[in-house]
Parts: sequence; structure tokens; C-alpha cells
Amino acid sequence: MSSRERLTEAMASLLWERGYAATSPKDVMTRAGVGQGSIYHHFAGKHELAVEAFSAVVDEAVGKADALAGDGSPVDRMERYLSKPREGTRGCRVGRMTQDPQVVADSELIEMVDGAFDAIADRWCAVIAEAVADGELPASVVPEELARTLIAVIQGGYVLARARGSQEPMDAAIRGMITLLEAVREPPRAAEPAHDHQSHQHKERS
Amino acid sequence: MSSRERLTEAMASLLWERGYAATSPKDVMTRAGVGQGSIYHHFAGKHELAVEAFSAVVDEAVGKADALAGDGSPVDRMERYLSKPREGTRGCRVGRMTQDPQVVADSELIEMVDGAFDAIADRWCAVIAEAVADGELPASVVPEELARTLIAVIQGGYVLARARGSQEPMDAAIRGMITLLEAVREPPRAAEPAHDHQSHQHKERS
DNA sequence: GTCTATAGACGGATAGAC
DNA sequence: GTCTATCCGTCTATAGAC
Repeated sequence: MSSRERLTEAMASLLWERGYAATSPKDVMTRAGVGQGSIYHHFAGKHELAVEAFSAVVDEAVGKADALAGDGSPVDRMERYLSKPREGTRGCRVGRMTQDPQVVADSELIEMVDGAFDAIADRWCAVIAEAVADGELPASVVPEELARTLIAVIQGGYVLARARGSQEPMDAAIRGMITLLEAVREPPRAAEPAHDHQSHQHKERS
Repeated sequence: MSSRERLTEAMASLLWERGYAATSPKDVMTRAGVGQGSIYHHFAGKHELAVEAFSAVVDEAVGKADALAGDGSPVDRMERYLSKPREGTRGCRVGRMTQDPQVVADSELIEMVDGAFDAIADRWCAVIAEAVADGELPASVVPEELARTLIAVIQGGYVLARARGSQEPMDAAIRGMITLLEAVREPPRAAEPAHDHQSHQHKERS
């Protein structure tokens, strides 16, 4: 693995563990196993290294949200995504950046964070709109709003898990959300005749 | 105002703006308008000053949650509390602490954060349990879980607001939550025959 | 009680040898 | 391309004058 790759991977892990401001170039070089000063051969400085490292993190997080477009009824997919295992006490690699004033003041970094949430919200919006169209969720639901609500529950779950030092409060928050979704859920209208054909139902609808 | 008070107030505001690790004793003394070194006359160090300053912050945040025990039907109170104005882009004074590794590693500080969320969750639990008992929320709702869900929506709302640099995504998240609560809400049963404390407008529906 | 001066370590970055 | 040596600023904390 090249020094450059070692540096970006080390920076990505340190951004997760400590954040941007609290990560020094020296920390990164030590973890990457390269000598002092090597950052400045490959990058203009800490900022550029962080941008490259965080870009990969964002891509991965957004990619995971593509599971919202998978098989099953819309609400099934929503609940499955909510239930995915997340290491709450480690915090969210994307969301944690918003608490770092140096990130918020860095237009390039904060726009990457905002863009990541927007991209994930788009996936949520699509599946929620589908659920409303199918009658599986009530017509009063505004997809753009519920999308932010669901992202917020996950982000807030990380906050609670870190406060407690335990996965529990995050899991409780997710379960509470799923209970509400189940309580408003209706059987989807048969949008098409062969509606018990699981692997195709969301693609062949009206 | 005493130097000690000036120092705790300055520390509280800097904890909010920058967090614990990023706030130096020098920053605090400058903002407090006291001379270099004065912290160490009144406090053992940065940690003790932060504990005293943050204690007041926690008390205030928990006190605000007492509004959940006010007048109106349980769900009305829940929605009113959710709708309270919050400056999303400034972040949560309590929740932001969880993203600071120095706070998480400081058992005294992180236990204050966890204790604050627990106290607020207790207020949520009480009003949610009341709503379930009245039949205003479905029996499938687990108060301890929905309490964490609602706290998480607010905490996550702060994260989204800071990512965007705008109040909007936080308000959207809150509205999405309220829409769900309205969708599962039922008119409360006339709950109890002889239990007529304070105003009873929420018992006379149905 | 409040301040100035300063200690000793670490921050981000650079110069230049190899 | 990679490393050593080093600059200058800031960090938390302390000593001690006033």
C-alpha cells in the first residue's frame, strides 16, 4: 500500500475517533507508519488530506443507504435499514463532524457533510413516497420531512449511545421509531395483481 | 459579578461554542475579562471549572423538560415541547459534549451528560405512559423506547441543522415526527373517574 | 484575590539532506 | 519520495510579585 493510501486511511480512522481539530498531522503520520513531514509531500496540508479521506467515508455511507431501494415492501425496507447494526458508542463518522467548529468553518468539509445527508435523504424520500403511493403509510406523511426525521433518529441515537457508553439507548430509540411506523402502517393497496411476488413488487407497481 | 461567576459563565458559553477540548483556560479568562492565571485561584484546573459550569447547563436543560408535565392532553404537551424554538445551528449544549473524546474519557463530565438525558427521558416517559393509559397513543407504544426516540429526533435535528447551517432540516425532522404522532393519535378515553388534579381539559374529550 | 511571567509539551508547517 | 531537524505559536499549569 502506498504512503498516500496509508495516510488517507489513517486520517479517516482518526477523523472518526477524534474528529478533525483534535487530529494532528503527527498523529496521522504515526498511525500511517510514515516519517515526519511525509504528509506535506503528498498533500498541501491537513485540510487537503482530510478532504480526500472524508470523501471516501461519505461515499461509503451514501452507498449503504442504497439498501433502501432493495426488495420488499417500502416499510419493510425502511425498518430493515433502521435495524441495521450500528456501533452507537463509536458515533457516526459523518454526523460527528458537525460538532467540530473547525469543520463547520471549513466550507469544503461541511458541504461534504451536508451533501452526504442530502444524498441519504433522497433515498429515504424515494422509499417513503413509494409507501405513501401504495397506501402503506398515510397520505398525511410528507416524504421530505419524514426522511429528515428518520435520519435524525439515527443521528440522535448515536448521541445517546455515546452519552451512556452503551448501545442500548440507541437501540431503544430505533425500536420506538419502528413501533410508531408499525402503528401507522396499513396493508399496501394491491397496486398490481401479482402483489405476493416479493422480488418484483416494488418495480412493477403502477 | 464575582470573578468566579464570570469564569463559569464564560466557560459555559465556550463549551457550547467550541466544546471542552477546544476551549483553553486562556480563552475562558479572556472572555471572562480576568487576568491570566485567575482560573487556578478559584479552581483546581480546567476540568473543575468545566464541571461547575456544565452543571448549571444541565440543570437548565432538565428544567425545560418539566414543561412536559404541564397542561393539556399528553400528546398536546409532547407536540408543544417538540415544537419549542431551538437554535439548531448552534447545536445542543448537552448533546454536543458526546462528540468530544476528552469529555467521553472524563467520567465526571460524561456522567453528567448521561444523567441529563436520563432525567429528560423520565419526563418523556411520564407523559407517554399517561398518553397510553388514556388511550391517546396505542398500547403497542413502549414509553421508555419512544422517550429515547423523541430525544433522538431533537438531537439528530441539531446535527442536521449544523450540517446545513440552517434551521430548516431540524424543523422538517420535528414536523415529520409530529405528523407520525398525529397519525397514531386517538381521542383519549375518559381515563379515570376520581382523579381530578389541576385542569382537566385533556380528560373531557372523547 | 488578582495579576505577570514563564515552564515544558505539543500544534501545523517548512527546509533541505538523503 | 521519504525522512530529520527545526520554526514559531499555543496549550495547561505553576511561581510568585503586588
